[in-house]
Amino acid sequence: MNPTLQTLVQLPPQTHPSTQFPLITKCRTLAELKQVHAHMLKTAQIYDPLAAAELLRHVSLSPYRDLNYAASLFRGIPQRNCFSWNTIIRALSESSDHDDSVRAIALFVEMLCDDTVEPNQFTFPSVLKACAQSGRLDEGRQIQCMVVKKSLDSDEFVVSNLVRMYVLCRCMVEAHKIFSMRMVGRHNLDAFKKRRQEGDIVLWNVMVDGYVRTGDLVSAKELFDEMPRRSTVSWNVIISGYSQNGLFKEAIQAFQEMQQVQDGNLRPNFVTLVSILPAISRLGALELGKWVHLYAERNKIEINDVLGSALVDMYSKCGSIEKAIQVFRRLPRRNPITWNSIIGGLAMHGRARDALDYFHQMDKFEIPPTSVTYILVLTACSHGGLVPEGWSVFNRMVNVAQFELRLEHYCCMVDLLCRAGHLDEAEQLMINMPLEPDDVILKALLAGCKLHGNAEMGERVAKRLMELAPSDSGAYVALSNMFASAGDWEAVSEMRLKMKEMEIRKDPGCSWIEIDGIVHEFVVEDESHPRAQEIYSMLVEISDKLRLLGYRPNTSQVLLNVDEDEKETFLHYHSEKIAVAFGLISTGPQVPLRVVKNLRICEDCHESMKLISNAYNRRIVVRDRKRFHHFEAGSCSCGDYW
DNA sequence: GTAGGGTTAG
Repeated sequence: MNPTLQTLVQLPPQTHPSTQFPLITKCRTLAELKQVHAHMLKTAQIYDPLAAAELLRHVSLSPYRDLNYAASLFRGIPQRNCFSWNTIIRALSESSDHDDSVRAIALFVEMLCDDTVEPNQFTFPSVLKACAQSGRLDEGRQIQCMVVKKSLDSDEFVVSNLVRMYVLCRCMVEAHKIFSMRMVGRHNLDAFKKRRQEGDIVLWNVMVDGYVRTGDLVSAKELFDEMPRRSTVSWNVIISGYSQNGLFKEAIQAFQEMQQVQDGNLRPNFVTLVSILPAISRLGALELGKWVHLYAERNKIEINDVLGSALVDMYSKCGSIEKAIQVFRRLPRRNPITWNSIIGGLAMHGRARDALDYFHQMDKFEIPPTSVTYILVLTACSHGGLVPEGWSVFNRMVNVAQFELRLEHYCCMVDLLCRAGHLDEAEQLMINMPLEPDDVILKALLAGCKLHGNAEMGERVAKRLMELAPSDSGAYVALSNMFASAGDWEAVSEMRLKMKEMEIRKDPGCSWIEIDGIVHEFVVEDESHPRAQEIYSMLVEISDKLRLLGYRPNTSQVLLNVDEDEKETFLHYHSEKIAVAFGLISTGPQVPLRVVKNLRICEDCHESMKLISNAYNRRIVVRDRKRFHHFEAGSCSCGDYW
């Protein structure tokens, strides 16, 4: 026995009036608990069911728990009481490991066979949670029968876990049935019911979360609006629901609404921030992102690896890669996802060498790269034109790390080779890979054909893409593009007709810019903005100014059989140009403009942005679908390789 | 004893 423990054993029990087992509660490590375990075996204290249960509770549920040790300890308890059964089942059901959930259910079945104990209101929440996490719907249904037989179907903890079980098994109809049955009695407001209603907030949260999980945000919002009371968790559920289902503006709106609510207890917490940041990132709303960062610091919300990863990602996606690096460096702890965030950020900003450098640093910190890390590093190589480096990463992944290659990895390699002009090698890699090509990889190849003017391969790939994804605009656009460059307008109109017949439309281009914390969105030829008139005069001014600087519109990407003047008009009203024009009239001189676009920037806009940055002496940062372009003094950070 | 979270190929 070590000295610390010696002192513990000698402590007189009366110094710990609050607990019966001072020896156990004083332990601060698993090793100490193990020694107490040994001590209890030696002194036969393990035969005391209460002492044994208390030891089990600490081994299973304390921060230094060890589930395997807990399970074996449980097996060695001579007289297991209901408390120890509940403890071990709860510990296993709280683990994120699927196998632990299955073990929890198996133990519950064993418990049913033990004549000396009966499952109670503390057992069912845990075992239902285990069913939910392992998707055991049949077992869950049987347990529901037991719950009803035991009249535990009025216990709020049991009910919310029952509903959660159905929710996670994607049975919203059954979940709703239980929910509405409980809500029937909700209006009888005696004291007991009132207390129950307060507790029911969890049940409401579970239901809203259920609709969020099935992607039914309309029902989720309806239920959310009907809630008698909302906690921070309720808001978190709806905010992360919007955020994870791509409804970023709605997420931010809900976040801002949350702060309007007059309730001193309702404040954004750690999870709120982690949930809202991806929406901020996607919209590139830097000012709001900075506000969230400051909020965390001022409110003592710990910036750990999880929140840190979200912040690093936010700063990168909002254009401040330097700030992202700064946050990353200051983090007390970094996990593989944190590293992925920074590597992805560097990749987006075209800093391929730095991305590779960070990737190699992971080895030094003994952080194992994940499958996603390889996707990000290969993307970095692809955008930086680093072919040999890309191959080396790819080979390390296969031969050294022995990762299973996913389509995403092949796609990055194909993209890398295509951009660098190795079209045949890229096609061979795709043909020889052990996976079936999908639309994304074909589109990478197609983009390469377009970039390097290989019409023969392009046509072949486009046709295959059409078979694979007949409702995708990509192949049609690419093919008509190729016909257009060849001047074959008949074929072009044929393609357009076909698209019309099949109701295929190109994704509309859309750009947005944040001015004073408000995100302004523009689509092609957008005239809906309140300041549309001023914006359009600005566009004319820009156009005149650029012409004097020698700008000639690049109409090669306009796939319409119209004359050159009309083609130029189309180019003028690309959404990113409108956003920049609006930025120029809404901000003071020298304020950098940050524009986010949903598609990739076109060549003409890219060229125009370079000239605008020069003519108006402005830094312009454009984030397109894939990466950043920092325009300054007439040139772009991507070195025209994108 | 109940609810909520970060990175991902064109």
